Amino acid sequence: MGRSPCCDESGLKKGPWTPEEDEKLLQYIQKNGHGSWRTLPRLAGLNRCGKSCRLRWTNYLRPDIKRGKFSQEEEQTILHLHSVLGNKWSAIATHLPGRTDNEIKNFWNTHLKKRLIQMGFDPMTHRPRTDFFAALPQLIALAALRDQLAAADPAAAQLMQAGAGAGVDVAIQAAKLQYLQCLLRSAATATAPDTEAAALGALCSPQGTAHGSAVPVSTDDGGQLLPCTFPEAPASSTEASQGLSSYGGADVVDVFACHGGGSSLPPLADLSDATNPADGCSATASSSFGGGPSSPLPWPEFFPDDDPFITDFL
DNA sequence: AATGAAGGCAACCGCAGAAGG
DNA sequence: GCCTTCTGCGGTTGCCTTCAT
Repeated sequence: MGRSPCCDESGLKKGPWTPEEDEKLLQYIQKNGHGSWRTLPRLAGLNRCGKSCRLRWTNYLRPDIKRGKFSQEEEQTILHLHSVLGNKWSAIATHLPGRTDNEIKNFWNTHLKKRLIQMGFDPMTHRPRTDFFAALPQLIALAALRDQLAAADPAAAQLMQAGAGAGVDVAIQAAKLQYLQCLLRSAATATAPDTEAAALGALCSPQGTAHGSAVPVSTDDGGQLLPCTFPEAPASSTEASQGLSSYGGADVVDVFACHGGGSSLPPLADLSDATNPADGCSATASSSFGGGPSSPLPWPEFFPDDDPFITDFL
Protein backbone atom coordinates (compact mmCIF):
# COMPACT_ATOMS: atom_id res chain seq x y z
CA MET A 1 0.00 0.00 0.00
CA GLY A 2 2.63 2.46 1.02
CA ARG A 3 0.30 5.00 2.47
CA SER A 4 1.75 6.62 5.53
CA PRO A 5 -0.28 6.31 8.68
CA CYS A 6 -2.30 9.31 9.69
CA CYS A 7 -0.58 9.46 13.06
CA ASP A 8 2.85 9.98 11.51
CA GLU A 9 2.20 13.67 11.42
CA SER A 10 4.48 15.10 14.03
CA GLY A 11 3.14 16.89 17.04
CA LEU A 12 0.01 14.85 17.36
CA LYS A 13 -0.56 13.53 20.83
CA LYS A 14 -0.62 9.81 21.53
CA GLY A 15 -1.31 7.73 24.58
CA PRO A 16 -4.01 7.92 27.21
CA TRP A 17 -6.77 10.43 26.82
CA THR A 18 -7.30 13.14 29.40
CA PRO A 19 -10.75 14.04 30.73
CA GLU A 20 -10.47 17.38 28.92
CA GLU A 21 -9.89 15.67 25.59
CA ASP A 22 -12.76 13.31 26.24
CA GLU A 23 -15.01 16.24 26.98
CA LYS A 24 -14.02 18.03 23.79
CA LEU A 25 -14.58 14.99 21.65
CA LEU A 26 -17.85 14.12 23.32
CA GLN A 27 -19.26 17.60 22.99
CA TYR A 28 -18.20 17.96 19.39
CA ILE A 29 -19.73 14.66 18.30
CA GLN A 30 -22.93 15.23 20.24
CA LYS A 31 -23.28 18.58 18.55
CA ASN A 32 -22.09 17.82 15.02
CA GLY A 33 -21.79 14.09 14.66
CA HIS A 34 -18.41 12.66 13.85
CA GLY A 35 -18.56 13.33 10.11
CA SER A 36 -15.12 12.86 8.66
CA TRP A 37 -12.81 11.44 11.25
CA ARG A 38 -9.91 12.92 9.35
CA THR A 39 -11.05 16.47 9.86
CA LEU A 40 -12.73 16.00 13.22
CA PRO A 41 -9.71 16.57 15.46
CA ARG A 42 -8.99 19.96 13.92
CA LEU A 43 -12.63 21.02 14.08
CA ALA A 44 -12.98 19.78 17.64
CA GLY A 45 -9.76 21.43 18.74
CA LEU A 46 -8.01 18.19 19.51
CA ASN A 47 -4.34 17.51 18.92
CA ARG A 48 -5.01 13.92 17.95
CA CYS A 49 -5.27 12.00 14.73
CA GLY A 50 -8.71 11.06 13.46
CA LYS A 51 -8.07 7.43 13.98
CA SER A 52 -7.32 7.96 17.63
CA CYS A 53 -10.53 9.99 18.01
CA ARG A 54 -12.58 7.31 16.32
CA LEU A 55 -11.17 4.60 18.57
CA ARG A 56 -11.75 6.67 21.67
CA TRP A 57 -15.32 7.30 20.65
CA THR A 58 -16.22 3.78 19.59
CA ASN A 59 -14.49 2.02 22.45
CA TYR A 60 -15.08 4.36 25.32
CA LEU A 61 -17.14 7.50 24.88
CA ARG A 62 -20.13 6.18 22.95
CA PRO A 63 -23.15 6.60 25.21
CA ASP A 64 -24.56 3.14 24.56
CA ILE A 65 -21.52 1.31 25.78
CA LYS A 66 -22.14 -1.19 28.53
CA ARG A 67 -19.31 -1.44 30.98
CA GLY A 68 -18.49 -3.93 33.66
CA LYS A 69 -18.11 -7.66 33.79
CA PHE A 70 -19.46 -9.91 31.08
CA SER A 71 -22.50 -11.88 32.11
CA GLN A 72 -22.77 -15.62 31.80
CA GLU A 73 -25.06 -15.18 28.82
CA GLU A 74 -22.68 -12.84 27.08
CA GLU A 75 -19.85 -15.23 27.76
CA GLN A 76 -21.72 -18.13 26.20
CA THR A 77 -22.76 -16.03 23.25
CA ILE A 78 -19.17 -15.09 22.58
CA LEU A 79 -18.12 -18.72 22.73
CA HIS A 80 -20.83 -19.76 20.32
CA LEU A 81 -20.24 -17.00 17.88
CA HIS A 82 -16.50 -17.43 17.98
CA SER A 83 -16.86 -21.10 17.16
CA VAL A 84 -18.80 -20.09 14.06
CA LEU A 85 -17.27 -16.77 13.06
CA GLY A 86 -13.73 -17.04 14.37
CA ASN A 87 -11.93 -13.82 15.25
CA LYS A 88 -14.57 -11.63 13.65
CA TRP A 89 -14.82 -9.41 16.68
CA SER A 90 -16.89 -6.75 15.04
CA ALA A 91 -19.38 -9.35 13.83
CA ILE A 92 -19.53 -10.88 17.28
CA ALA A 93 -19.96 -7.44 18.81
CA THR A 94 -23.10 -6.85 16.75
CA HIS A 95 -24.76 -9.64 18.73
CA LEU A 96 -23.79 -8.13 22.06
CA PRO A 97 -25.45 -4.76 22.45
CA GLY A 98 -23.31 -2.28 24.29
CA ARG A 99 -20.12 -4.27 23.93
CA THR A 100 -17.32 -3.17 21.65
CA ASP A 101 -15.25 -5.43 19.48
CA ASN A 102 -12.18 -4.35 21.39
CA GLU A 103 -13.74 -5.27 24.69
CA ILE A 104 -14.83 -8.65 23.40
CA LYS A 105 -11.43 -9.27 21.90
CA ASN A 106 -9.73 -8.44 25.18
CA PHE A 107 -12.14 -10.61 27.12
CA TRP A 108 -11.52 -13.47 24.76
CA ASN A 109 -7.77 -13.17 24.93
CA THR A 110 -7.56 -12.76 28.68
CA HIS A 111 -10.28 -15.13 29.84
CA LEU A 112 -12.07 -17.41 27.43
CA LYS A 113 -9.10 -18.42 25.31
CA LYS A 114 -7.05 -19.40 28.33
CA ARG A 115 -9.94 -21.31 29.78
CA LEU A 116 -10.46 -23.33 26.61
CA ILE A 117 -6.77 -24.15 26.50
CA GLN A 118 -6.78 -25.26 30.10
CA MET A 119 -9.71 -27.50 29.31
CA GLY A 120 -7.84 -29.11 26.44
CA PHE A 121 -9.70 -27.36 23.65
CA ASP A 122 -8.09 -25.65 20.74
CA PRO A 123 -9.30 -22.05 21.06
CA MET A 124 -9.33 -21.57 17.31
CA THR A 125 -11.22 -24.69 16.30
CA HIS A 126 -13.09 -25.26 19.56
CA ARG A 127 -12.20 -28.90 19.21
CA PRO A 128 -10.36 -31.05 21.68
CA ARG A 129 -6.66 -30.75 21.20
CA THR A 130 -5.25 -33.93 19.73
CA ASP A 131 -1.85 -33.29 21.26
CA PHE A 132 -3.53 -33.66 24.61
CA PHE A 133 -4.24 -37.29 23.82
CA ALA A 134 -0.93 -37.72 22.12
CA ALA A 135 0.81 -36.74 25.31
CA LEU A 136 -1.34 -39.00 27.40
CA PRO A 137 0.80 -42.14 27.16
CA GLN A 138 3.71 -40.19 28.61
CA LEU A 139 1.54 -38.90 31.40
CA ILE A 140 0.27 -42.41 32.10
CA ALA A 141 3.80 -43.72 32.12
CA LEU A 142 4.78 -41.03 34.59
CA ALA A 143 1.90 -41.98 36.81
CA ALA A 144 2.84 -45.65 36.64
CA LEU A 145 6.43 -44.78 37.44
CA ARG A 146 5.28 -42.88 40.45
CA ASP A 147 3.22 -45.83 41.64
CA GLN A 148 6.18 -48.16 41.26
CA LEU A 149 8.35 -45.73 43.15
CA ALA A 150 5.78 -45.61 45.87
CA ALA A 151 6.05 -49.36 46.28
CA ALA A 152 9.84 -49.45 46.19
CA ASP A 153 10.77 -46.18 47.83
CA PRO A 154 8.00 -44.23 49.53
CA ALA A 155 10.26 -41.28 50.21
CA ALA A 156 11.17 -40.82 46.57
CA ALA A 157 7.56 -41.25 45.53
CA GLN A 158 6.59 -38.59 48.00
CA LEU A 159 9.04 -36.22 46.39
CA MET A 160 7.59 -36.98 43.00
CA GLN A 161 4.09 -36.64 44.30
CA ALA A 162 4.92 -33.15 45.44
CA GLY A 163 6.25 -32.27 42.03
CA ALA A 164 5.27 -33.66 38.69
CA GLY A 165 3.13 -36.38 40.18
CA ALA A 166 0.43 -34.01 41.24
CA GLY A 167 0.31 -32.54 37.78
CA VAL A 168 0.00 -35.98 36.28
CA ASP A 169 -2.98 -36.72 38.46
CA VAL A 170 -4.72 -33.60 37.31
CA ALA A 171 -3.86 -34.34 33.70
CA ILE A 172 -5.19 -37.86 33.92
CA GLN A 173 -8.40 -36.73 35.52
CA ALA A 174 -8.72 -34.00 32.92
CA ALA A 175 -8.24 -36.61 30.23
CA LYS A 176 -10.97 -38.70 31.76
CA LEU A 177 -13.34 -35.80 31.72
CA GLN A 178 -12.44 -34.93 28.17
CA TYR A 179 -12.83 -38.48 27.06
CA LEU A 180 -16.29 -38.68 28.51
CA GLN A 181 -17.15 -35.47 26.76
CA CYS A 182 -16.03 -37.06 23.52
CA LEU A 183 -18.36 -39.95 24.11
CA LEU A 184 -21.24 -37.63 24.81
CA ARG A 185 -20.43 -35.60 21.75
CA SER A 186 -20.47 -38.72 19.62
CA ALA A 187 -24.02 -39.31 20.67
CA ALA A 188 -25.01 -35.70 20.23
CA THR A 189 -23.55 -35.23 16.76
CA ALA A 190 -25.35 -38.27 15.52
CA THR A 191 -28.64 -36.45 15.92
CA ALA A 192 -27.60 -32.89 15.13
CA PRO A 193 -29.32 -31.24 12.15
CA ASP A 194 -26.99 -30.27 9.37
CA THR A 195 -27.48 -26.55 9.20
CA GLU A 196 -25.29 -23.76 10.40
CA ALA A 197 -27.96 -22.27 12.59
CA ALA A 198 -29.00 -25.56 14.05
CA ALA A 199 -25.41 -26.47 14.59
CA LEU A 200 -24.93 -23.35 16.61
CA GLY A 201 -27.94 -24.26 18.62
CA ALA A 202 -26.67 -27.77 18.96
CA LEU A 203 -23.50 -26.51 20.54
CA CYS A 204 -25.45 -26.94 23.68
CA SER A 205 -27.19 -29.93 24.96
CA PRO A 206 -30.95 -29.57 24.84
CA GLN A 207 -31.58 -30.94 28.28
CA GLY A 208 -31.08 -29.35 31.62
CA THR A 209 -31.55 -25.79 32.70
CA ALA A 210 -30.36 -25.92 36.26
CA HIS A 211 -28.63 -22.62 35.98
CA GLY A 212 -28.58 -22.52 32.24
CA SER A 213 -29.58 -19.64 30.10
CA ALA A 214 -31.34 -19.34 26.81
CA VAL A 215 -29.40 -17.22 24.41
CA PRO A 216 -31.16 -16.49 21.17
CA VAL A 217 -28.64 -15.14 18.72
CA SER A 218 -29.15 -13.98 15.21
CA THR A 219 -27.32 -15.20 12.21
CA ASP A 220 -25.67 -12.85 9.81
CA ASP A 221 -28.54 -13.21 7.41
CA GLY A 222 -30.95 -12.08 10.06
CA GLY A 223 -32.25 -15.49 10.91
CA GLN A 224 -32.86 -16.50 14.46
CA LEU A 225 -30.76 -19.23 15.84
CA LEU A 226 -32.02 -21.85 18.16
CA PRO A 227 -31.86 -20.80 21.73
CA CYS A 228 -29.04 -22.46 23.56
CA THR A 229 -29.22 -23.83 27.02
CA PHE A 230 -26.34 -24.63 29.25
CA PRO A 231 -26.92 -27.61 31.41
CA GLU A 232 -25.06 -28.03 34.61
CA ALA A 233 -22.69 -30.93 34.33
CA PRO A 234 -22.79 -33.47 37.08
CA ALA A 235 -20.68 -32.49 39.99
CA SER A 236 -17.79 -34.71 40.77
CA SER A 237 -16.14 -35.20 44.08
CA THR A 238 -12.85 -36.24 42.55
CA GLU A 239 -9.70 -34.23 42.66
CA ALA A 240 -9.94 -33.91 38.92
CA SER A 241 -13.20 -32.11 38.78
CA GLN A 242 -12.17 -29.99 41.68
CA GLY A 243 -8.98 -29.17 39.95
CA LEU A 244 -10.75 -28.31 36.75
CA SER A 245 -13.43 -26.37 38.48
CA SER A 246 -10.81 -24.33 40.15
CA TYR A 247 -10.03 -22.87 36.79
CA GLY A 248 -13.33 -21.14 36.83
CA GLY A 249 -15.86 -22.98 38.90
CA ALA A 250 -19.21 -23.50 37.31
CA ASP A 251 -18.13 -21.49 34.33
CA VAL A 252 -15.80 -24.22 33.26
CA VAL A 253 -18.48 -26.80 33.58
CA ASP A 254 -20.81 -24.72 31.49
CA VAL A 255 -18.29 -24.15 28.81
CA PHE A 256 -17.57 -27.81 28.72
CA ALA A 257 -21.22 -28.63 28.41
CA CYS A 258 -21.55 -26.12 25.66
CA HIS A 259 -18.69 -27.61 23.73
CA GLY A 260 -19.86 -31.12 24.24
CA GLY A 261 -22.76 -31.08 21.84
CA GLY A 262 -21.27 -30.53 18.42
CA SER A 263 -20.38 -27.54 16.34
CA SER A 264 -20.98 -25.86 13.07
CA LEU A 265 -17.74 -27.26 11.81
CA PRO A 266 -17.80 -30.36 9.68
CA PRO A 267 -18.41 -33.46 11.75
CA LEU A 268 -15.23 -34.81 13.17
CA ALA A 269 -14.47 -38.33 12.22
CA ASP A 270 -12.41 -38.73 15.32
CA LEU A 271 -15.25 -37.66 17.51
CA SER A 272 -18.38 -38.86 15.84
CA ASP A 273 -17.19 -42.32 15.11
CA ALA A 274 -16.22 -44.13 18.25
CA THR A 275 -14.88 -47.06 16.26
CA ASN A 276 -12.73 -44.99 13.99
CA PRO A 277 -9.09 -46.02 14.41
CA ALA A 278 -8.14 -42.37 14.12
CA ASP A 279 -10.47 -41.50 16.89
CA GLY A 280 -8.68 -39.27 19.30
CA CYS A 281 -10.90 -40.54 22.06
CA SER A 282 -11.48 -44.18 21.62
CA ALA A 283 -8.59 -45.41 19.54
CA THR A 284 -5.98 -44.08 21.85
CA ALA A 285 -7.94 -45.49 24.68
CA SER A 286 -8.71 -48.95 23.44
CA SER A 287 -5.62 -49.71 21.46
CA SER A 288 -3.04 -48.12 23.64
CA PHE A 289 -4.46 -49.12 26.94
CA GLY A 290 -6.13 -52.40 26.20
CA GLY A 291 -9.81 -51.79 26.76
CA GLY A 292 -11.55 -55.10 26.40
CA PRO A 293 -14.73 -55.67 24.47
CA SER A 294 -16.51 -56.76 27.60
CA SER A 295 -16.02 -53.43 29.23
CA PRO A 296 -18.65 -50.79 28.66
CA LEU A 297 -15.86 -48.24 28.45
CA PRO A 298 -12.70 -48.65 26.42
CA TRP A 299 -10.47 -47.66 29.32
CA PRO A 300 -11.25 -50.08 32.12
CA GLU A 301 -7.96 -49.20 33.78
CA PHE A 302 -8.98 -45.60 33.97
CA PHE A 303 -12.69 -46.02 34.37
CA PRO A 304 -13.20 -48.81 36.85
CA ASP A 305 -16.79 -49.44 37.71
CA ASP A 306 -16.35 -48.04 41.16
CA ASP A 307 -14.44 -44.99 40.00
CA PRO A 308 -16.19 -42.08 41.71
CA PHE A 309 -15.58 -40.10 38.58
CA ILE A 310 -17.68 -42.53 36.59
CA THR A 311 -20.32 -43.04 39.21
CA ASP A 312 -20.71 -39.30 39.47
CA PHE A 313 -20.92 -38.95 35.76
CA LEU A 314 -23.36 -41.73 35.05
C1' DA B 1 6.01 -3.11 53.80
C1' DA B 2 8.54 -3.97 49.61
C1' DT B 3 9.09 -6.15 45.37
C1' DG B 4 8.33 -8.93 41.41
C1' DA B 5 4.92 -11.46 38.57
C1' DA B 6 0.71 -11.83 36.37
C1' DG B 7 -3.53 -10.11 34.71
C1' DG B 8 -6.47 -6.73 32.55
C1' DC B 9 -7.40 -3.18 29.56
C1' DA B 10 -6.85 0.98 26.66
C1' DA B 11 -4.63 2.42 22.84
C1' DC B 12 -1.61 2.01 18.80
C1' DC B 13 -0.16 -0.04 14.40
C1' DG B 14 -0.60 -1.91 10.00
C1' DC B 15 -3.40 -3.98 6.61
C1' DA B 16 -7.45 -4.56 3.64
C1' DG B 17 -11.43 -3.12 1.46
C1' DA B 18 -14.72 0.48 0.19
C1' DA B 19 -15.58 4.83 -1.78
C1' DG B 20 -14.74 8.62 -4.64
C1' DG B 21 -12.42 11.20 -8.27
C1' DG C 1 -9.62 0.67 -14.80
C1' DC C 2 -6.45 3.08 -11.85
C1' DC C 3 -5.10 5.85 -8.09
C1' DT C 4 -5.82 8.11 -3.77
C1' DT C 5 -8.16 8.70 0.44
C1' DC C 6 -10.79 7.13 4.21
C1' DT C 7 -12.70 3.85 7.36
C1' DG C 8 -12.87 -0.30 9.86
C1' DC C 9 -10.85 -4.42 11.63
C1' DG C 10 -7.72 -7.55 13.96
C1' DG C 11 -3.28 -8.12 16.13
C1' DT C 12 -0.15 -6.39 19.31
C1' DT C 13 1.93 -3.50 22.75
C1' DG C 14 2.62 -1.14 26.92
C1' DC C 15 0.92 0.77 31.07
C1' DC C 16 -1.60 0.30 35.28
C1' DT C 17 -3.54 -2.52 38.87
C1' DT C 18 -3.83 -6.54 41.61
C1' DC C 19 -1.94 -10.50 43.66
C1' DA C 20 1.56 -13.45 45.63
C1' DT C 21 5.82 -13.97 48.01
